[in-house]
Amino acid sequence: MKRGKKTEDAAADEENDTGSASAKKTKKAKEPEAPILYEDPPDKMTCKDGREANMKITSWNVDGLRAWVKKNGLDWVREESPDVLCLQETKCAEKSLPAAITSMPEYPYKYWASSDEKEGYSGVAMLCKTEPIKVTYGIGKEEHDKEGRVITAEFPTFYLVTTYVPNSGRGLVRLDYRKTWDVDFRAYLSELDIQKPLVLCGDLNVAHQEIDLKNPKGNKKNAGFTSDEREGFTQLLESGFTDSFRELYPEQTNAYTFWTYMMNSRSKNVGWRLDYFVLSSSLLPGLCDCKIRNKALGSDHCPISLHIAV
Amino acid sequence: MKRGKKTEDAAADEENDTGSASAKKTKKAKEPEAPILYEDPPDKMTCKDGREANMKITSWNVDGLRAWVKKNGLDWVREESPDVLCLQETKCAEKSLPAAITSMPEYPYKYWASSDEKEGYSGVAMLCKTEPIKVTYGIGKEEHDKEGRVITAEFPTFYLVTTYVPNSGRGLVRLDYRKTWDVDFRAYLSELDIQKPLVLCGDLNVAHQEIDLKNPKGNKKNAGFTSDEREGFTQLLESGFTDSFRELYPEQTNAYTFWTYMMNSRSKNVGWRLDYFVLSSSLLPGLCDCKIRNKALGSDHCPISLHIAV
DNA sequence: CCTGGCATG
DNA sequence: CATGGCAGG
Repeated sequence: MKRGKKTEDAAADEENDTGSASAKKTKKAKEPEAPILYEDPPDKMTCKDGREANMKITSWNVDGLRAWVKKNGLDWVREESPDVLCLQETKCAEKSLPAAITSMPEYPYKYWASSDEKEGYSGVAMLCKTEPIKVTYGIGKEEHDKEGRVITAEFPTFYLVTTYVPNSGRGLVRLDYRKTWDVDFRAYLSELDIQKPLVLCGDLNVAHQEIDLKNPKGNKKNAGFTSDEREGFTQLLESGFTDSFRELYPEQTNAYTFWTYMMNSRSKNVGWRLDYFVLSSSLLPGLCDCKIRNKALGSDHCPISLHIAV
Repeated sequence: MKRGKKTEDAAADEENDTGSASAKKTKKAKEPEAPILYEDPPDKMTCKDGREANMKITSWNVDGLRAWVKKNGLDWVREESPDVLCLQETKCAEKSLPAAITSMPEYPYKYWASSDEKEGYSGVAMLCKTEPIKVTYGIGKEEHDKEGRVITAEFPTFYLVTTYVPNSGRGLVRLDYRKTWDVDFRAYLSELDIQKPLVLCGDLNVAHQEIDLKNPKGNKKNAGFTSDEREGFTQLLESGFTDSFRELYPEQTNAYTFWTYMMNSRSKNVGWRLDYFVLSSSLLPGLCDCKIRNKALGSDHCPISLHIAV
């Protein structure tokens, strides 16, 4: 029992756009009134070598599958109608999945991974129109495979890997773990790549270069834009993989896939490009297009779609 | 990471209407389709001795003041316009109170009690149009005064005590504590009553007799209708106090002030009378009316109002 | 079935 | 400022 006065807590993070810790209070000017939007161009269904795309893959960090279903995320999916739908941050044990998604006839082959320990944390899913040859969970390393972060599906001509990469956390409390993850995940992908080329998609929880987020200056010490995480992604690409969006649109600014719910970031397009399609180099000739579907609502991330001939 | 099938958890508590544990699966027939409602009769503003009511007091367990404010509970209060408004289960530290209530000009004298330890738990409030002579918190016993459960206001001719009595909990885990509370609280009221007569109001967390809840049979082992709690209330009345509603309407059935949110209890009027105005016997001649405002929404309890000449 | 907190992002 | 889980009712 106590007596006090009015609140005035929050309002600490002003010029910070992840929701991460350590706000920098140094910037003076506000964001411009008119947001600089990225207009996703019309889909290109033909690749350089002239082949037509025969596969469409969509990846979406749904930030809670149950809430996302309630916000009609599945209507968008039906409209987009990809051959494979990869979801991250489902935050849902398999027994609690909404019937609206488990009973979806368009995707008879559904695969779910969720956190062993923490309920409602992490979790990824893959829904397929055609049945993969084989599906596996995790990357084969005990320490990384308890949080439902990776599903790998083998298709006739490629592997499809979807992942929700561990966030380094506020105050970078989990950056050390992330660095271990990056090393081991890269090793896992390189191993796979020896067998068949692969498509990696999902929330990689890193904006690679300054062009990949609105406020690079203010975020160098924040989760998702530390030099450790950025170098981790660089090393991945140096292992023989390509960031398909940046390959196609090397100069495109203001193209983001994530906006924190805080501070009306999305309406101002103060965002980050955290979601990717990363391809084995040998798949590059078949790359048709990589789309950022930033009009789709229902999460703090938007979906991305890949058109490819495989 | 695990794989399973569809959910079928809940649906355990069927014929239980507190949300308490130990559901009895024995009843066969369902509740009638047409709910038996209690129609609160028109207010009686004149008491037996012919005096006009000069005081109106309203008591409401709001089940979270912030949510209740958002659901426009204050609009109802402005309409009812009591001289004193007593609230229980505010679940809100004083520093987090909505401005809509702290700045309410109709009630310049506002008193708040909240839990010392558990944030967002328990808590009562008293809002007055006229300033009380003195206001105190708790009952003067350390062990009971940490959860913000009692405010006592001294007025010229009476004390007004509002309380949120400890719930005995699912599985009656806190029944022993409750019994201690009942003894000590009764002693506190008896002490006060020596000085001046008193009005006690609030959520007493007990349905006194079978008439005071829809399903007496099924709830004898549940919090709010155990013999211990019922006898505690009987002993309070035997200490020289009167349940004003039952005094006025001794045979009135289906008159409840609480309905669990579960199982659509309110629409079926499967409820409990847990909220009371209890009066020192010497105030009985001034008792005009005790109203159950069961049309007011915004909580799992409804407000009750007392008209009295003091 | 609701509340308010909490951890997490 | 969202999510989902939790204790409490």
